[in-house]
Amino acid sequence: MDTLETRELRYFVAVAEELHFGRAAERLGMAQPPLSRAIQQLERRLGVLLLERNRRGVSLTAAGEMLLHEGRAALDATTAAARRTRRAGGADSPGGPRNRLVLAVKAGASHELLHKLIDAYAAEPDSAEIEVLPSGTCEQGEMLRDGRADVALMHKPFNSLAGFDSEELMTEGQIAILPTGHPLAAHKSLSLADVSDIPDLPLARWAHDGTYPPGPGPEIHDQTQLAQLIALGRTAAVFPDSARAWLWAEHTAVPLADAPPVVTHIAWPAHSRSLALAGLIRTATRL
Amino acid sequence: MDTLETRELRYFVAVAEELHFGRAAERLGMAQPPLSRAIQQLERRLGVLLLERNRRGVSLTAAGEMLLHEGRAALDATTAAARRTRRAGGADSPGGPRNRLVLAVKAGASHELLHKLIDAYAAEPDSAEIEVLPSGTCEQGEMLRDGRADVALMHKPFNSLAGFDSEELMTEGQIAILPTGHPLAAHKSLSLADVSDIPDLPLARWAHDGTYPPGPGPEIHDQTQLAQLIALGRTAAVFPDSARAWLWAEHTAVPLADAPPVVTHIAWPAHSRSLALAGLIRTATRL
DNA sequence: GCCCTGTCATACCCGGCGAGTATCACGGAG
DNA sequence: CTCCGTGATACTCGCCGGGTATGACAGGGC
Repeated sequence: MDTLETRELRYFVAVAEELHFGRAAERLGMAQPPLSRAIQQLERRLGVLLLERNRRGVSLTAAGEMLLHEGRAALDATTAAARRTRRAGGADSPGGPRNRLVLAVKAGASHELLHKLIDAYAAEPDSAEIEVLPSGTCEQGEMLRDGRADVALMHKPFNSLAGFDSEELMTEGQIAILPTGHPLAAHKSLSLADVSDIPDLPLARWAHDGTYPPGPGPEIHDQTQLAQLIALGRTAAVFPDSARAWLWAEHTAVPLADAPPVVTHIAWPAHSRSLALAGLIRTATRL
Repeated sequence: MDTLETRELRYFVAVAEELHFGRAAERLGMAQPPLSRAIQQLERRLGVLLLERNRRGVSLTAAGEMLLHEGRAALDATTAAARRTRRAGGADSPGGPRNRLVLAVKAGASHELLHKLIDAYAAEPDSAEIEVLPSGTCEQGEMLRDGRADVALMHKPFNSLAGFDSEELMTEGQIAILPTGHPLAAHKSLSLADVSDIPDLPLARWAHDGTYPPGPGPEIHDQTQLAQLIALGRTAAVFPDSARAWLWAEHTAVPLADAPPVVTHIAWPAHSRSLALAGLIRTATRL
């Protein structure tokens, strides 16, 4: 009567994302008619129009937009419950039901802090096993929400901490990484404006949720690729200070005076109530 | 295969809370055997033991504790999705699908700030209709989580802001409310220790989630009751400054020098993306 | 020792509903 | 006017969620 089933939410989210019953049904691995019926039933039960059926496709009503947002959150919470329960029961750990924490870290972020944290925590009594899960550029938040991770290292202002509890761990400046020998590389300090608009050295572009921001620079997927392109004098990049750790001889780092500082936080879902997590956070804040 | 249904979560949460299949089944309005089977199925699908079936009742395993916490969160998110969608579609508003915000306020909290906020917001262009929802002593958080409310006025350190976005609105001190004529009422200032242990004037006790904290003071349910008991010289109470607004002649307020300040925040679910909400927050921070 | 009680699990049956196939209604492009 | 492509409807079928009856088992009173 008033309780949504996750099946219904899955169906609706698929339709709302595809805006097309046929494609949504295909994605869900089912036929189109039962999907249509299910959505109609959902609309009847909620007493609300979710989709505007025009000729040539469908569009979301205001209520539909709301259910898309809230439904995604609910689905995330549900899969998170399943994942964390499996993990707590040791269903996926070969060495028995050992206590385990999954830590999401941006792939290619500073290893120094991470090493210190893991070593210090391992030295604690009763410490859990830590699995480090490399994450895409900005998806640590998703991973915490859908239960793939229990805790994450996040970097303000790139990651949003909204909805999580967090503790500040470290603040650092940002640098421009230029090809050694480039005229600008001789400077002691630069501004963002200096490097954002170099005609012969357009800034590289990373994929943000599957799509690239517009601009003249090359599209890159990983750090090695980027390092190579910089070394070849084809591009430049802006990184936090700690990126100095992986620079090559062909790279030169120049501090950016006016770039916003990058603050590394340790973050976790606000409702977490795990002893192992509490221990890790305690260790982290003492570093 | 790996997607929990809301029904399963409801069932498990009921059993985990009752720790008794029969009572849980009764609460769910069903017979006990199908409930037993559903839980077994759930355990098989997760590949994890959730309950320890001892003689004489059941107890939770570590995985069971995890699923209880996470499952409650997921259920809250699901019912929140349903409630907010209905509201966005105008299913419950008689005057058509008008844009509406539900604001949770602790019953009996300062009306002054609330009035200013509502008036200022109503004067904004394109403002939504605001429904003020009085909440129990500390349940604003629950209301935001399960969708009964969209936004709340919360009071640190009484409410936990964990998991919400918030903006600070006001800070005030705390006062002791004593019967006029009581010896302590003559003081210009008191400390917490002074009022927490008066032999003839034990502090009143409010219900916290259905149960009362231990102590000698009277158990009270609402503010009128409390006001009466203070006026009769039977008890005393500690409140934020703004409580002065409802004092009687028989009450005397004395500032508490060492009581922690009370900070009023406006708080909302971190993932909210509503224009009406954004407008209300903007108005609130400008007060 | 006995039986009674309270607990959760098992056996078996039934009905509803979720899902499939076939088809319709309708609008746009040619 | 016909042919697509869209979502909606009609009808059937089989699974599974739920009910009742009963079993297995451990404690407690006598």
